Amino acid sequence: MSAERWLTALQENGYRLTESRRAVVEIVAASARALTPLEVFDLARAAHPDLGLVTVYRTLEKLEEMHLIQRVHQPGGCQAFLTAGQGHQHLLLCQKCGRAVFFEGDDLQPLFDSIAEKTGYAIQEHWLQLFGLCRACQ
Amino acid sequence: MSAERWLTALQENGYRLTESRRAVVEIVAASARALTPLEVFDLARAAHPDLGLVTVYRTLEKLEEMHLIQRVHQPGGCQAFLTAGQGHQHLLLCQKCGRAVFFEGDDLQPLFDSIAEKTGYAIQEHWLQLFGLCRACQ
DNA sequence: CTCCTGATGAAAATTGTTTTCATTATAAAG
DNA sequence: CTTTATAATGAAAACAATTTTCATCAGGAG
Repeated sequence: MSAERWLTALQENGYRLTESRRAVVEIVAASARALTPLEVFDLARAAHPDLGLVTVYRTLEKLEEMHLIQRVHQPGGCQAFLTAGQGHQHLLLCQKCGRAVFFEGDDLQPLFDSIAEKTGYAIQEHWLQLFGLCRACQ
Repeated sequence: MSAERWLTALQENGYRLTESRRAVVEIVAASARALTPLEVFDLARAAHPDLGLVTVYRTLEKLEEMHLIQRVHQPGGCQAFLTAGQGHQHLLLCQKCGRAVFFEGDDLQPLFDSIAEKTGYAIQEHWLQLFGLCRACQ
């Protein structure tokens, strides 16, 4: 459970530890799939009913700044957030339940070198994301 | 110039060929970088001043349905559209000017197989996108 | 406990996109 | 070259998602 670690990190960055933030952090940290701000809002209100949607946005913004969560791009939309991977990792998402798994794949450099040569671009960054069905959903 | 080809394709799909559509199609087909609906609107109005933004949205929607253009995901947002690649291709974008280039990279199967084995997911699809600086922007 | 100030939630404002609808213009038929 | 049916248009309204404003509240340093 990374919720406590995130809350500590927020405090260490000079932010206050409030009930609202705790409710948001606990939902996002515990989720195995990416959640939209509205989903976080709905889920977190179970623990803290007078949470405002604005606070969800503000908390997600801070967590993203601190690289504790990251935005996930999907065919259906790009507003959802997920616990961030450690260092440079790639994402694998279940198309049915959304369950996310990170993986490493650093044998890609030769491909990038060849693309750089062919195109003349100086390659700086890459995004690799896989979609499939998790074991439970197959 | 793919504009004429797209217009023909629209007609063949039973759509009418109008001044508004022509203006939109000519801008998008001629662009080397992804454009947002608003950018298309501004650029296309040079040729057809009483173009409506709604028509831009509607035309982009049809072009996307016909796989002539595709949505491009970028750190700054995911609303921009670009001439679609042929078959399964990957994108390389210039971080400065946005110029886009497609490339193939089908040596990825072994990586996917190994990920599938490690994670238990049945992999169905992948997105690979590179960012860098084009020759002119370096 | 007190006080300062960051954080909050409600409401308003803003932005991006979609829907509605009366009018216009394309393209097929005569 | 008309006539005509209807797809397409643009303006305005509706809608949805996100951000800003602001008066009030609560965390935590002292």
